Amino acid sequence: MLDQQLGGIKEPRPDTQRRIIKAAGKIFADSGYGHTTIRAICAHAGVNVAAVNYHFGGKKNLYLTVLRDLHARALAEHPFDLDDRSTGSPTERLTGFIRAFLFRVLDEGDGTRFAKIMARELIQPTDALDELIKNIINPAFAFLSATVRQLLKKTVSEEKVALCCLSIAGQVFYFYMTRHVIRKLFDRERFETGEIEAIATHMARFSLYAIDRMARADEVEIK
Amino acid sequence: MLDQQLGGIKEPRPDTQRRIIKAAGKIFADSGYGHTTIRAICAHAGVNVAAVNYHFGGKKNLYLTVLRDLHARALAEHPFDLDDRSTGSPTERLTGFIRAFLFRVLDEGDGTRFAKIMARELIQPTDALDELIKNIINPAFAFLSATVRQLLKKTVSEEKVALCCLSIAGQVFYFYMTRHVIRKLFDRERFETGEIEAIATHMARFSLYAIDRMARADEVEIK
Amino acid sequence: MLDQQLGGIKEPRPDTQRRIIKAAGKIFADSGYGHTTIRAICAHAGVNVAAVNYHFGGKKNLYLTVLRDLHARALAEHPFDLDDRSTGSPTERLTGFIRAFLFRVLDEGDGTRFAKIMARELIQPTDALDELIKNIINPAFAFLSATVRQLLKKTVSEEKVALCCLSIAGQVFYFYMTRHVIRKLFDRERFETGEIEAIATHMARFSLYAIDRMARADEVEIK
Amino acid sequence: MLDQQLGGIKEPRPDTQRRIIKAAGKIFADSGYGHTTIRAICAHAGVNVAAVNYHFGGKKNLYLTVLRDLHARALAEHPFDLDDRSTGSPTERLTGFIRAFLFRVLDEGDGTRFAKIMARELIQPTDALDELIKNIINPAFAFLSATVRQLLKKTVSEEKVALCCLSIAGQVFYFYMTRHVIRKLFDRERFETGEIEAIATHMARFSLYAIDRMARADEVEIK
DNA sequence: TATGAATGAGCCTTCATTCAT
DNA sequence: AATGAATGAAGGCTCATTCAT
Repeated sequence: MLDQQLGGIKEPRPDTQRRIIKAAGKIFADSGYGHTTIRAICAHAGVNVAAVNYHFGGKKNLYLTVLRDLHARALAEHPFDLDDRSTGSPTERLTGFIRAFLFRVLDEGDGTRFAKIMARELIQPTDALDELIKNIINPAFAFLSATVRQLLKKTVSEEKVALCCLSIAGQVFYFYMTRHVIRKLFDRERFETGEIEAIATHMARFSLYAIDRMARADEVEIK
Repeated sequence: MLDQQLGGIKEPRPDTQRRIIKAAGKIFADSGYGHTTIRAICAHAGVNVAAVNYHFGGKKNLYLTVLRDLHARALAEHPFDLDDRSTGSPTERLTGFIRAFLFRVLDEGDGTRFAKIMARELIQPTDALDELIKNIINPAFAFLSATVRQLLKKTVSEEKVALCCLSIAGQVFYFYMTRHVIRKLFDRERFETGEIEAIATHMARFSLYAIDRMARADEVEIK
Repeated sequence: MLDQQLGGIKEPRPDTQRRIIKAAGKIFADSGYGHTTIRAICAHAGVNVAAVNYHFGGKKNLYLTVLRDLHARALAEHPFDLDDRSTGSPTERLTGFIRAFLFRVLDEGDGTRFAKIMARELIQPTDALDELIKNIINPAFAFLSATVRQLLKKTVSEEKVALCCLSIAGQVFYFYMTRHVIRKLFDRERFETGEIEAIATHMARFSLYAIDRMARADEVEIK
Repeated sequence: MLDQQLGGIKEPRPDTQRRIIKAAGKIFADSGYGHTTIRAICAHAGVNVAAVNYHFGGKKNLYLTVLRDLHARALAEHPFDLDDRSTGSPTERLTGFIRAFLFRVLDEGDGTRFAKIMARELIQPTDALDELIKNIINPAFAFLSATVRQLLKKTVSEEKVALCCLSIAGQVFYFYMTRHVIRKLFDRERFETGEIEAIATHMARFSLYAIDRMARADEVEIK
């Protein structure tokens, strides 16, 4: 029942498949595709090495399955509807987007695993990147883009909007990507919910201030 | 014999080490530490497989050597004095910092290679990370931190300053990290000097606007 | 239920065994025992992987079953009664033998499959060889032997007769065995019925000429 | 020195390569390409499993190397100059050809191994077949063809000559291919030199008789 | 100083077979 | 009667490292 809600997952009927997917999610996230060995996954899942090939037809296929699974779980953990671009003010939508994104990424859980894999795909793409761009990055970028455009209030070039989106996304994603370093810089092991909330607030504020001022500055330019 | 012809110059070897370092720099940057094979490096450098172990005592040591080498070259290509915190206004210094960083990272050259390796270290640290933090990240963060504090004009919490620094660094570094995806999103093969300049200007503006407004907002808060 | 609809007919199963035997015949012939996988057979037959072990008790047993089946079919396709050593003249019997053999082997059909497997058994015997020798090779050799002896007309050593038999069988079987190469040498994809007829005629003529002359030469020798 | 005379062999300087080639020759001949494992070869040669890939770049390459090596040795063991089509009478040349071929194939030694592999290639070609056809089969066929044409004395169709060649080659090769069966039929473990000599004589006689009679028969036909 | 040779460990995948249903 | 799931063994190949020269 639950599984079907997640979509894209191949009927994990018994529990071998589920166990493999779970173990694989952890190890792929920690080590990346190339450094992950089927043996490690199977050992972790307590199944035979051959099970991965039997159930998923190979390492690459398992990777794709895991990616879809983790994404579905990340969405479920911290829901945020990218398709709804009408609820609330643009400001609220941008703030909500940053919050949801940050929580998915920093809160311990499947979201973190998905983020780890995403980060790797960004700097060293595998065959899975195209699917990720199509299903995940493009929708998110479209939402962000539309929201930013509303905030800038008037017609500005696509490029300007895009740069603002990158400035926003950069803050959020960078924070996740560099978590190892940030932990060392701030001597912190993990972030509490309250802290994540504070960070999200900062980023939203930082971005909104910049965009607001930018909107007014451009207005002057035009005059 | 050959050595004598060259006079008293040091490193009389047929630059085997240099060739290895160069080849390794390219391949480590492109493939990451784990996916780089000693064989690939040696083949590229035209030396024997055993040469790496002989000259550098192993793969890991070679990696560290390469990292230091690339960093030195990156600094030389786009100099920016992190120690000088007095020249020009804080605004100029922040703008200059972003420009230098962005050029080091996007301009084709040794800087790019260094950035590629840095990006990987951030996401999946190796033993080299501690050295990188100490020699590279900390000084940069200190410079950025001081500058931001000046821009905020008054006493704000360490944390608030740090978050602003991360918001700035995030924009720059994220732009580099996601270059594969950005290329796909914007259908662009590489960035021209003019474009990098424009991007740097945007990021500086975005950040300065945000900080400026933030400074004034906090002022109000205090009141 | 279904079984009852079919009345009292035997083998009420949905011909699973038959389908496996058929698929196995094709694949064993094309790939040989060792290179044939149970999976390939079952996929081809549209049954479960476990079906072979269930119905035939293992790969080897299936192979033997297939061999017997193909032999029976080969006999049915191009009947030639090895037991009847009296019909027609020795010349006619030899010619008929060569024709039947050649057609079984070159004409597309179950005979070809049987021949393919035979050829492999000759070169690399499996446990099935003994059965093949007893049921197939010995009778054929006996027939050929008796015919050749008649053609040589007088008492010659067993060995001389045997060598002649091998000279005859060699021509026919070699033609089949090397079909891949012969196709390349003559740039031919397959042989038409007329061509096979011509080849059979040549071989019969070649052999009969040799034996006839041999008979007369030996006669002289004796004198 | 000796190695160079054999040609085609990659400097087996130390003796690891030589040992591998020797072991591989035996095992490839006994088991065929597909059923031979690198591990078995290396165990037999007393070297590490990785040695084959190091020295020969993979199983397939080793196979080709072994094939060339065995061929060179087979030629050296029982020399017969296929290029010299003028020495002696056609009858002598045909007889010599059959003898050389038969001895290479039946006499225990590298020739037998080469023949075993050849036989397999004929019934189940690998990528090596094309090379074998070009370097071995074509020259032999050309020699045989020219000789037979001389024996037939007048202009006959290419096809007729070819069929005679096949009738000859078939006798010889078939005798080798079916050695396992022949041993069982004649209850013989191996053939002594004298016996091989006798068999060669029979085959030459059988063939020469047939061709001679064929020549005269065709003469009549023409009239 | 520098290298070709050699190695042991490990990886992904395939296969025939067995087991629980 | 029949099957999906699971497994241990094995196969070809790659890699970082070591060794003898």
